[in-house]
Amino acid sequence: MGKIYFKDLANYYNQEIELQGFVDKVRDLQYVQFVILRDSSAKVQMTIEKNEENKVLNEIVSDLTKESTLLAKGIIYKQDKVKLRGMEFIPKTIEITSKSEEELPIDILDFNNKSKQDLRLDNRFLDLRLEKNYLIFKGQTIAEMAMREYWLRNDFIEIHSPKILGTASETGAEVFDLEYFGKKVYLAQSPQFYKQMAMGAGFNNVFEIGPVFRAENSHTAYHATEFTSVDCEISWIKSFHEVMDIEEEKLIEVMKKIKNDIGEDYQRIFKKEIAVPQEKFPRINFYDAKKIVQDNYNYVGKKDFDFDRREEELICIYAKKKLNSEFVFVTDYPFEARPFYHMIDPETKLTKSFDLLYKGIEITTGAQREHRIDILEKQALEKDMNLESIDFYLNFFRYGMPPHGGYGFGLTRFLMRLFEVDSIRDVTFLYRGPNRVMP
RNA sequence: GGUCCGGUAGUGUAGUGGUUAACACGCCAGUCUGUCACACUGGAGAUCGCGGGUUCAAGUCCCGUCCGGACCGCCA
Repeated sequence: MGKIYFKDLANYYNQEIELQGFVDKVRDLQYVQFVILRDSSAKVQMTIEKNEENKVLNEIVSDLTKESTLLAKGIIYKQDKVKLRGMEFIPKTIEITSKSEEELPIDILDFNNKSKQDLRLDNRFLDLRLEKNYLIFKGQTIAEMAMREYWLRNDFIEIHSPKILGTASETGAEVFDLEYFGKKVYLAQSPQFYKQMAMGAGFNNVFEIGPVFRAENSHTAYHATEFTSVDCEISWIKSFHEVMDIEEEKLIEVMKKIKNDIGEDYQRIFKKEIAVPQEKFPRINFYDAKKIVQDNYNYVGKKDFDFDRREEELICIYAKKKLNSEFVFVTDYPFEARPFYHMIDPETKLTKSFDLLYKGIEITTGAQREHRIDILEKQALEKDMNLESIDFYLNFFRYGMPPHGGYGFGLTRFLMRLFEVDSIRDVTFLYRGPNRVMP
């Protein structure tokens, strides 16, 4: 690609080059003009002296508006008196490739009067020009790449399951329905049934990174009606602890890769360190976790079979303080709180399941799946399900199905906690929620 | 879905019944010897979300409505 990224400019000192970027700032003084240019990688100062020779350039710069785009040809010099990276670009020609309107709908400088979230989302194309937002999506790219690398190395197959479904995929969440040639169909709330089908197909191990849709009228900072789910499913397991082993191993790798690739930028922009987990994540079973919260924080959750938000936060505070981990697995949930396909331990009567909590929020639900059709049917009936409507799914189990387990991982929730931003909206390219379907 | 809170120049806020609605940032113009969150001087810019009501008088009080946020529930 021909474009020279601003981060690489030091490689071109004293050479004649072509720059393209956004106008970040214009400082038009009496005898000299400074234009700060910006691309996704860095900023650089362009300097034009005001004189007869530069008359054309001076007029172009006088007329420049912030956030316009331009193409300039000239020479990049090392220049110690410039605080911005100790370099400056002296143009010979400037071409305004797109002129921005004078006043922006949001405060893109974001210096001390941050625009409201709703307005920023309305103008997301401008909001995303902020350096920190670019870094978030760079982090997302690295996270996905690191996961794919891990899976590829460990014999996983990538699948793309359908998002238009003839029946709801039953994770317990609500589904959207839509009109489909006169019939009612549903948007996938999870690839759950289909990644299990891949187990029945003998694919051994599969993963999918893709959109899921939840018709939950949830007004919180950590819910969306459409988000990116990372799913995987593993055959031939003997225990759901193997599923946790794999998630843990993969996540440590992801964190290392993120720290390695964007750790410096992260620290400069967010003023924090990325903490790479050094050892295994603590695993606490459900009832022990309940007791820990009661004993240590004198808090009793409102629900017997699940955690409320406060309990999730307190468990994470405990794990961080006492167990030195930002990640914590909670295991062995009661069947009441779990979908029908989670396997039940005949001794404890609890499910062979887990959640992964990260900095106070649930980012994963996983389990060993019930692969024996008679028990699966019995459990579905216990959850008041209509067996006919899931017959296509039950069919997967009728002709040989390996013991298997897997998990679903909320990519956006993970990113939200990784960057410690206030809202899932900040880590979603274009957020979709109960009250937002535009732009 | 429930509870609470908010909506005032382009942006963020102040304004708790009484002149011409204030401040900061941004914008425009001018001044300024190299700025770097440039500085200085001046200027434009608001039917105070919308509709109704109370009052001599409403940005301010009341009712309705629309939009948004936080927390809870549901979940990743």
